[in-house]
Amino acid sequence: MSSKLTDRQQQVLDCIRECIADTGMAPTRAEIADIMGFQSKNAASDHLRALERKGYIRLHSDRSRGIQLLDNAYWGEEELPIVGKVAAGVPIEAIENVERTVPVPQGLFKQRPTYLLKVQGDSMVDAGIFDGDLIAVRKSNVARSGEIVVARIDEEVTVKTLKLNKSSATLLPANEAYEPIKVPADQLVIEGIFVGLIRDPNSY
Amino acid sequence: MSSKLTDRQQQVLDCIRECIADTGMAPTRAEIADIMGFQSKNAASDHLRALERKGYIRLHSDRSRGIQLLDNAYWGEEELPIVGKVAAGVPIEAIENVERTVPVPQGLFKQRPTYLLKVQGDSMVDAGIFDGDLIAVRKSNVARSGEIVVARIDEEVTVKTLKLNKSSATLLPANEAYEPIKVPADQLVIEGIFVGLIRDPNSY
DNA sequence: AATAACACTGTTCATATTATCAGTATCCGT
DNA sequence: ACGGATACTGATAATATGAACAGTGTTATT
Repeated sequence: MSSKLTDRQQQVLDCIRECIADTGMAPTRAEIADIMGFQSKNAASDHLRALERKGYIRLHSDRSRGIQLLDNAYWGEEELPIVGKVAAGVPIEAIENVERTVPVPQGLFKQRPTYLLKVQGDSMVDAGIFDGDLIAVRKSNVARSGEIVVARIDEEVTVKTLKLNKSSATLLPANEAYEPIKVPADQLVIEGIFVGLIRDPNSY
Repeated sequence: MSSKLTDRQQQVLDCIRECIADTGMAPTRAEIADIMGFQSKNAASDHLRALERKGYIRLHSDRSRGIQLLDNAYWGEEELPIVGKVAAGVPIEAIENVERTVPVPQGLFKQRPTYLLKVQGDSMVDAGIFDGDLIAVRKSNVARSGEIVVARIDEEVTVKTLKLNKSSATLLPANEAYEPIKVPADQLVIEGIFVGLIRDPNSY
């Protein structure tokens, strides 16, 4: 992964993002210096080099405004990975689980999702979550009672409504054909919280 | 609105869009000329001026790569209107019905939606369409049997599964509490076809 | 038949922008 | 206590890019 940014570098990165969001163009060194209050354009150059080295941007040499944002927070939309079958014992976002990626605009959902999970099975049909639906999941290892969560039990990943009672947790399906699952609070591994749903009836 | 583009101008506009989608940067005059096969940069300049005059782009003078795309089809995503309550006798997309707009990336759904409709009522819960969900609708006045459609009956807009038998049509709810609606084929007005669903559990 | 918009080629010039070199000072890990 | 990353100032050279001017045909419109 890309290494951590210093405060100043983060500010410069934010400044670039803002520029692109506002005008659709990346800023020049001079513009960055202006906005950040540098006296020298080279201060901006230095930061850009640092941002590139750390993997946040790509610099196209000799091209004006040749700053390309990488990875996340692109232009108000993000490429989110679609996770299908999750192999046992493997982190949910591991590459082998990713089927493809889809651009999802920021702000489509109130809470920002981390990845999309392709639902398998019909245990949540009564909550309107069907087999094949994509659910938008925000990564988190805690959740409040009543929230729909992505949880791992015995290395299996499932989507259920979480109910917390005093010392134990219950994972509640939304389908009469399934039984609630009671889990000791210390054995429950929450992977994320359900923050949105996308369904495409025409997706093969 | 902006006036119509010539074929060539449309090609140049497409070329700009592609550039931005690929690299995040607008192209220079020289790059456009290269891609389009012009011998002269000025050919590109001419087209850009035409595109600006017609309201498709904004040119920032004296700034390199200072081409800003305007209005629609920005960067692979479209602003789709969210339609809430639909007033009787009014076209579904009429301005007074639009609550707000949301950017939806092209390709999120197999079929491209025309607008989003905020679902009211629970007549389709068994199909996983809940009160408050946004359904993506592709405008169409025909539909095949079995598809979920947006239809108008007596000036009321509803979402139902369409069943066509010989000479009559039935609009099938997906909730036992509701009755199927039988409509003479000539009285049925189909507004559009359900092509996708977006749910945000945190939307106020 | 005249006029304007379209669709270019080709050249020159001004300036916008990047690249690079030479410094200074602070902070951090070893 | 040392090297390296951070965080800048300041100046100059090289080049990328936009703007302007002078042309040539073609097509659409009045």
